[in-house]
Parts: sequence; structure tokens; C-alpha cells
Amino acid sequence: MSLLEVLGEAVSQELQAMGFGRREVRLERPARAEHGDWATTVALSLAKEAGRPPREIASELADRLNRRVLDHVVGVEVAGPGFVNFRLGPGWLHAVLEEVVDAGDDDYARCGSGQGERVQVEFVSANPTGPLHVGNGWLGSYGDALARILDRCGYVVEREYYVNDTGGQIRALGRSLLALRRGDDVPEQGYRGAYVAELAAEYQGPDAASPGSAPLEEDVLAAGRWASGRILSQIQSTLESLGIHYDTWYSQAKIEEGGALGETMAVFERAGLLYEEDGALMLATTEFGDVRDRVMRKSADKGGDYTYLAGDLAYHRDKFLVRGFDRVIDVFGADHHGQVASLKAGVAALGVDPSRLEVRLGQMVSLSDGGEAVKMSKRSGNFVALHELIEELGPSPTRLLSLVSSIDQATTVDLAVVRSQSAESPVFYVQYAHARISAIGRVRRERGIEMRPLSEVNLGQLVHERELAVLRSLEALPEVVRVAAAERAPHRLTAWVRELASRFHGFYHDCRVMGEGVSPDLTQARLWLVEAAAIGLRIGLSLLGVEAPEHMGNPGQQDSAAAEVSS
RNA sequence: GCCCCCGUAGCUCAGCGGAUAGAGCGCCGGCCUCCGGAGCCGGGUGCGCAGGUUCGAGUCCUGCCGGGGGCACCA
Repeated sequence: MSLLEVLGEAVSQELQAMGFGRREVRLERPARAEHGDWATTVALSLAKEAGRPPREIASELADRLNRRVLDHVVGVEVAGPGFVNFRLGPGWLHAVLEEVVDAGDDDYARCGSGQGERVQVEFVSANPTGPLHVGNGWLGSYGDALARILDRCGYVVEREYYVNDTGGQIRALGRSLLALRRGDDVPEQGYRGAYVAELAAEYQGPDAASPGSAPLEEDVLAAGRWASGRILSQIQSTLESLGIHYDTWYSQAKIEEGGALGETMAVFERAGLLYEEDGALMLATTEFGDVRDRVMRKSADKGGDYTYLAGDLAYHRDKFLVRGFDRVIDVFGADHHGQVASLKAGVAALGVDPSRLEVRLGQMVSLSDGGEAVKMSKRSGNFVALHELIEELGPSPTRLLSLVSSIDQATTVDLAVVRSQSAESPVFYVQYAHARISAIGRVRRERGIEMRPLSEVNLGQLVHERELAVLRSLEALPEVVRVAAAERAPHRLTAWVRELASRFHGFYHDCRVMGEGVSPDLTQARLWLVEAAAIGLRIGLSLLGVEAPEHMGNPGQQDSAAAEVSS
């Protein structure tokens, strides 16, 4: 049993002895150090049913607990309206240090909450009609960090990118390409960014239509496919540079060319959910909570093609019923909000429990430059590409910047601030802590100081408030990881990493590890504290996909391109 | 009109129903004979409004106000 379980059980037993029913007792961390190390609020919540003042219950409980012998507990006190606070000796934190070191980078702060559930995280999935924008990068970092965190919690995770390599947007891209190559104006619904012109100059494919007349459909399609293939490989390398690696790049064209659409429609047909209306094939999604039924196949006068939703449902049928994922997490931008209800309804129509499909919507990321909004549009070509931001900042700063706040929060990135203060982005603060730790190791080796085995080191020397603060952070990591996974909220881990870094910097400032005035015993204990902090930092940073470097470059001269993020 | 997200410090954002709401940036002052000062310490301002639930609400519920996004036989 962990210390927390022991304390909770002790409280629970005393409450029973006091005549209350058996109940789980949860302990919480007080916000302030003078309130002790752990606290319980049971007296507050029991006061009403007991008809007794909360402080009275609390003090009886505290008295009883004080008569017991509990490991590490030096005192139980009543405070405020009826909190029962446990004050612990530093030994419990020394035990945390040992636990961190014993488990190490691979095993500390693992949790089994996933129970081997097979989960797919689909994210970014931007159409290959242009470079990724900054918002794609934010959701890319999010999806990848989420996948890493879920993996550490015992989920079996696959990362997937759904490639929209078919349909009207690809044709529009092809038409734009051919028009630019001919020297014509880009058509109304076309793409006019500089990247299209570059591709047009390079394109060798056919354009058999006579000058002045519209290009042949097959030439448009060929041009579109070629261009989107090129763009997709650029997207791939941009994501790779951020340390994002997919297990599967899933082609929409394969869905459409294979029999998946027909099979999916057959499922709906058998369920009696299809009908015709005005020549279109409709799915009765309203039976599953949608606001209106949806078109699966357009009427002949609209081209008779299957809709995007039909393809998407065939795709989700593949995820759940062919590949057999227990759970699917789709990470979309908020501009896809309108799809969610029909997608979930369609999944339900497939006979899949729709709670197995989670859709996480990331709110918009907007850019400003010195306070002035930067409008972005792929079609107009006026936007800041993700790869440009990465080139300017480096992969790790880009990732951490995008993982600071919740995806529920629409954020504004001020390019002027980012440019002028790139050396002050949150990542440096955290990475510097790790680099300092590495520096301590280098100095230790230079001075020929051996690290004795942890079992021979007297951790009882670690009593400085700065030392204990580092250990308190480390103690909290397993729960932070668990909560970050459960809430699908990697930014909680970002907050934790910053807290640990802050406490480490404070320790570093006030507590010398080696040198005059530091006894050899204290040096040994502190070296192990530093090692534990390093483990914590590396775990946190690796789950976020941010490098933990051994050296920092010169300020302002980050060799960002070389800083490939390790996974 | 309906649906989703958000209103917390001058700005960008954290904040698990608990005690005196926190960081970073910016501003003002301190701190290096010693492991990297990209650091440490101090200084002040804030939960959009109104109800409700609760022993206790920034956090949950309702309404209002304000901002963003979405409501196709587009993808």
C-alpha cells in the first residue's frame, strides 16, 4: 500500500470508530506549505449529516489519528473551517526519490489506466492542397503528445493521418496548376499561393486541350494528384521535423476505389436506414441524434457522387469494424464542428457505440504581428506556414509553445513577440534546467567524484525547503500523467514540467551540490536528487515531444534546424 | 435562430468543488571569488454580469452580456 492509501485507510477506520459509515477517503495536497503535506476534508462534508460542527468532528478525528503510529506522520492538525492536515517528516519524500530512481526514465509515472485498450488517434489530416499552417502544428503537437501520454498509461496507441487525396479540392488544385502553367488566371475556386506557381513550373504532365478551351478532366485530375502528392510529402517532412511520426497514412482514394463505400451502404441498407429523396440517397441520421438526415450519394444532377460524409463513414467503419479499434479519438479544428453530430450519428448507425468515438475540437489559432491580426487563407496563399515558424523558432520551442494552453482555448500567437523573444520562450527555461543538470554531471566527472550506490547514501540530509520542493513535484508526476491522459489534456503536463524546472532552478540557486562547505555525504544525497530531477524532466519532456538537451546553445543562436526532436 | 469553445493581472495563458487565485512577458529594484545569470529573490493589479446548487464556487447549473467557430446534394 502506498503512503496515501495507508493514510486514507487510517482516516476511514477512525471515522468508522466514530460511528460514521465506511467510505473512501481521498487526500488532497494543500495549496500552502503551512497546511502540511496532505489534507482531508471529510469533516467538512460529514458535518451536515452528523449534525455536528465540522471543527468538532475534525478535532476528534485528529486526536484519534495522533494516537496512532503512522509512518512519516509527525502530526495531524485541524485548521480553518475543519480541514484535517497531515504534517509529514521529509522521509516520505526521500522514499519518493528512491522510487523515481528505481523506476527510472522508462517506468516512473507509468499508469495502467488504459488497460491495453487499442486506441487510434487521428490528427492533423489536413488536405494536401497546401502547406500546413500554424493551427495544424498546434493540433499536431497536441495529437502526438496525447498519443505519447496515452501510451504511457497503458493504451495501445496508433497515430493516423487521413489523406484527403480525392474530390473537388484536388481537382481545384489541378486546375490552378494547369492555369498557372498556361499563364492564365487562377480559376475562381482555385489555389493561388506562391507554392502553386512553383509546382506549376515543375510539372511535366499533359494538358491535351487546345489553347483557349478548358483543360480535360483527366489532365486536371492527373495534375491535381501529382501536386497533392508533392505537397503531402512536404507536409510529412514538416511533421517529422516536429518529431511527429504516424503509423498510418490512410488514403481516402483507397476507400473510394475499394469496395468500402458499397459495403458501408449495405450495412445501412440492411438496417433500413437508407431512403431516396429528390434523387439523392439519404441516411436517417436523425434517428441517432442528428438535426437532419444526411445525403450519402448526391442526385444525378449534382454529379451522383458519394458525399464526403459517406466516405468518412466508410472510413470510420474501417476503423471500428475492420481494424477493430476499441476507441477512436479524432482531433479536428473547431471549423469542423458541424461534422461531429452527423459523424457520431453515422457511427451509431453502423451499430458502433458512439461513445467509442471521441472528437476533440481544437479552437482556432490566430496570428498577429505586433498586435495586428494576420489573416490566413490557403486559397489566397496569404498565410504563415508552419514550417516557417519551425525554421524561425526550432522544433522544440514550437512544440512547447503549442502545448502551453488547452486546445479549448482559442489562442493568439504574436509573431513579433515570438521573433524578438525566441530565446525567452517557455522551452528554454525548462531545457536550461536539464542542461544545468548535465553540467553538474560533467563537473562531477571532471572532479573525479564517484556517485555511491543510492542504498549507501543518507538521504536524510535532504531537508532544505528547496530540495523538498523538487521532490514534491516528482511525487506528483504519476498523478499528473494520469490526469493528462484521462482529460486528454497534455497541457497539464506542460504546466508540471515548468513547475519542476522552476523548483529545480530554485534548488540550484540555493543548494550547492559540490564544493567548499558541502560535506561529501550531502554531495552524494544531492547528486541523487539531481538525478531524480533529471529523470522527471526527461519523462515530462519526452511525453510532450520536446528535447531534453545536455547543452544550451548561445542565446539567440539556436541551431534550430538541427534540433530534431527525439521520440 | 440553433450548436460548440472562451471571457481570470496591461498582454499571452495556467488553475483536480476546498484554505490567502498563480506563471510567463512587460515595468521597477536587489543577487555571481564557487556546479552555465537563458538563473534566483522582492515589488501590484484580476475571476464579464445576475441568480442558483453546496458546509465551501474562478471551477457545477440557469439566464444575460461580450469574443471566436460551426450549422451544404463543399471537402
